[in-house]
Amino acid sequence: MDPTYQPKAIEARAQAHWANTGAYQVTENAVDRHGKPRPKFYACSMLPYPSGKLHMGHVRNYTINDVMLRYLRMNGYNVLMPMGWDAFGMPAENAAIANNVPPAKWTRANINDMKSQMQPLGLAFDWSREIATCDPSYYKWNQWLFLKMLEKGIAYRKTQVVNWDPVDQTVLANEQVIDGKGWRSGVAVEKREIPGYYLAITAYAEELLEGVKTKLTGWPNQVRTMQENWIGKSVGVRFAFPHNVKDANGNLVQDGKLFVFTTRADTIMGVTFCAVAPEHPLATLAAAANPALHTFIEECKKGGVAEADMATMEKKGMSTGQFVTHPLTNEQIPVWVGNYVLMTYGDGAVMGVPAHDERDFAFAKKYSLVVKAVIAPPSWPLNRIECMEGHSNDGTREQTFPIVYVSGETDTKSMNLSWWSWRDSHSQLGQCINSGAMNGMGYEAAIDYLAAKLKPSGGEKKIQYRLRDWGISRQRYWGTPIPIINCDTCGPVPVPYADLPVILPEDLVPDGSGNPLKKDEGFLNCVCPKCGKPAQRETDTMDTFVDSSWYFMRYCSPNSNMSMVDARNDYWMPMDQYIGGIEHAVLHLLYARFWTKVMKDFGLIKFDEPFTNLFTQGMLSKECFYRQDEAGKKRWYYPNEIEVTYDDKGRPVGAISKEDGNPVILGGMEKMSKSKNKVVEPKDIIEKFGADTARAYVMFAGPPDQSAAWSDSGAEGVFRFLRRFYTFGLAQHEVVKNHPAKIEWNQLSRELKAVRHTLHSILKQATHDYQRLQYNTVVSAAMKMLNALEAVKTTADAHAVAVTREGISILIRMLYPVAPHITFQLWEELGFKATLGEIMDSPWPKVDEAALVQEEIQIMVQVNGKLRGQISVRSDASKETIEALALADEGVAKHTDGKAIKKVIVVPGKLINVVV
RNA sequence: GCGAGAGUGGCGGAAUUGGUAGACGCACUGGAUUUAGGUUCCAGCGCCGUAAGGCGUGGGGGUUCGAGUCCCUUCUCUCGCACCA
Repeated sequence: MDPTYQPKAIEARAQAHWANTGAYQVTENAVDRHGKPRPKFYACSMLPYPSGKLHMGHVRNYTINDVMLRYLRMNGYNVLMPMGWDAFGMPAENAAIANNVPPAKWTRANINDMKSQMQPLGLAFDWSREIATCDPSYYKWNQWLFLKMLEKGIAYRKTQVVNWDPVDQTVLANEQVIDGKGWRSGVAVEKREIPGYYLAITAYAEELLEGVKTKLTGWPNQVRTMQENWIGKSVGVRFAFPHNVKDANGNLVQDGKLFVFTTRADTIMGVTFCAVAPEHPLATLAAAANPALHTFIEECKKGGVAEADMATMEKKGMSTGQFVTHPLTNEQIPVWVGNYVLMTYGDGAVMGVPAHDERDFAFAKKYSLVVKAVIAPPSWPLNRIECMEGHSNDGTREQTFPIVYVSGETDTKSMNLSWWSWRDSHSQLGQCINSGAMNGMGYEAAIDYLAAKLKPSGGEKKIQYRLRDWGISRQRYWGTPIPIINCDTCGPVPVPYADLPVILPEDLVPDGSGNPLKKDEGFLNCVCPKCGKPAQRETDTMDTFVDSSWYFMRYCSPNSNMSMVDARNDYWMPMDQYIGGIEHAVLHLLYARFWTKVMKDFGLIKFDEPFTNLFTQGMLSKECFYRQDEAGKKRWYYPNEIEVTYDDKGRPVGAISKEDGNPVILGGMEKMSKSKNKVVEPKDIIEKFGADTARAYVMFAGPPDQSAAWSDSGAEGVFRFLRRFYTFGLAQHEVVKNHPAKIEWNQLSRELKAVRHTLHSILKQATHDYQRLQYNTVVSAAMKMLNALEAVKTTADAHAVAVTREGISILIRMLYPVAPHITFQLWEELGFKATLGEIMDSPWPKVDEAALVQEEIQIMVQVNGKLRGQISVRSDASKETIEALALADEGVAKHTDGKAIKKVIVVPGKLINVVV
């Protein structure tokens, strides 16, 4: 065997062995050495988009997954780790436009490319379960479940407001609208209403929320909170303001009621106006007779529908001239159109309470509307609360507002609170004042009171969600065809189940203007299943989030032709560990949960939460260098173009370009991105150091759930360690083979006992860290162990040989999940395979608790909490002995001299603290 | 603005959960081997100080015999959501 570490040869050999033995193919009936069933564990990484380029983020993700699999497998688990491709989506269409290649061809080539880049990493994927979501055998079941949902009313059709590019004749996603213009055409985007299919995820809102709160204890809190906020449940009252608004023909609007939703029923007596969304029917009605209002509304509708854009907009409004009746006071309340009112939330109308809502106040201030205070602090005596007009000057004009105070109070400073300091009533709820029968009521009581009081006119206590139904129609070619046939006579008709899948033609090349399916006669033309007349297929395709909502179940039932999933799914699911990026915290993970609940309701599966544990890995960043020109434009440099200079303490003081010798700015750590020349290519690292180094370094760089920095010299350090490990291992060849048969560990010398103590405490720590997925400290544990073993002189005696042999057998197995190839080689080379079997299924080393017990221990001595000395005592020494020894220590004596000892605290086995 | 998380050497980061702060690695410094460079090996390496010693986990306060860890307060950064009534 080559005595120098040659990762390429070692890795090729190990990988060939695993491939030839089908080592990664798992089944549902795996048993252990004793014939007992192994417990299952399903660990899965989020499926990648086949961009064609494998980057270090993928490497980190899959290595975490792989390390977990290998560790658990040694611990007796039957572990599944599959891989697949999120193969539909826009990048393929963009590439098609750019290169004139059909998306299918581009996508499939990329899959092969990426697969070949993954291969040298030695990842234990069970490729027999591979999925590409663009395969008809997969998306057939998207269509099938969609039809089922349609039957049950979970899927439905309605019109939606979208960003429409009038030149490209296509719908744009929010992120494709830049400054209100289409990203390709550069033409102003229109808001347009077009029909599409929706999934009623809101029907599952409560269940999804309940699951987040009570079931998903294995998820990071951050993600749980994000989902909770996304669902956005609020409890309040929905009620109506009756009105006598007339339509264009002068007729009263039928059933004249303006419905609003409020969580602050306690402020209803403070209503001084109502505001409706620009798209609201009342606004449309008023605009018909009011050109100025019409213009204003059109202005509001312009621009993207992105909520982020709306948020930064100034609050603007215009009166409709209409009035509604306050349901409690019968006062006439003016109706305004407000650009800050969302048509998509509640009824698209709000009651305006400027005294107790910041937005309403800003609006009222701008348009000089009345402000009326109706809430006071709960501790105030109700019968003495009074209100007066106050004034403020905002620089442009005078504004009046109410001041609430307690009459007869001498300390006016503390009690004379204005409405403004009381505005944040969400966190500090108060009591109703100036509210007639509601006076003294709190927030909760007011909701119940109002709901009951307004019941005759349609008022009710209501739970409102922020979550909206999931629109899945995309006016795109490269996606799952929606299995609908549009018939002039019958309307939209579902494709019969027997005709599934509706196959997407794969030879079309989009040109950027519209959906090429619309021009493909072969796809388009068909016969209506209902009336038999000629009809046309729906050309919209499904959102790609549909594809990723259940792929992890299909892995469990590969090649299931007759059903979406089969019994094998019940064995593996729910998934024990899901691993992926935080960027999917809301959408993907929420849709997948929803999809799972639907499948459960259809009786296809037995569980209702798909992912028991979720792990979100952090980003990889890299040190970067740049130079800035006069215009402020940055030029980024590759690390190998730069020479960094240091002071004599190793602090970087500057950097120069090798090219021209002039200084370059050290840019600190930034997320790896192509635009900043900070991309590290996995294949370059593997080429240079081998896969084991790439894997071990990516694990070593930092805690897997936090962002970590890539450093070339750091990777080199890991390579040095592996090389040392290999050289050391091979050098033990004879030693390990000729080990003594039986050793009584308690007969060892003091020094060797200390070595075993070190080995087993490191093993204990590493085992603990494997369990909590802290792989960075696992690697450092391996480094420590090698350091400890190298310090042992092995040639001397049989005991030293035995300890070394034990140590190396532990070290090889401990490092195996992280660096499987080098350990595979050494395991065999040193003859462990013969006694303990293949490393992959060899037993995880056991911590020898006896080795952790020490006869003599070190005790720290503190005086007043400061470390002053160290003593060595027998582990069974009494408290008194320790105390006496500690006080006799000269370092301690120096600090206790001449002072009275108040107290002595002894922490057994650790330290003693003398208080003087 | 709301929500979540994080601040520890020149750097990445440890600290078995209230008990030796800085493990392991990188960078740097000195030495040995070799010498053209690199590799490898040994030693040093938080800050101030010649030393004794003192100071140190973003700042301030508190609880405790003892705080990186717990509580209060404040600052900074990252991420997410963002007119949700």
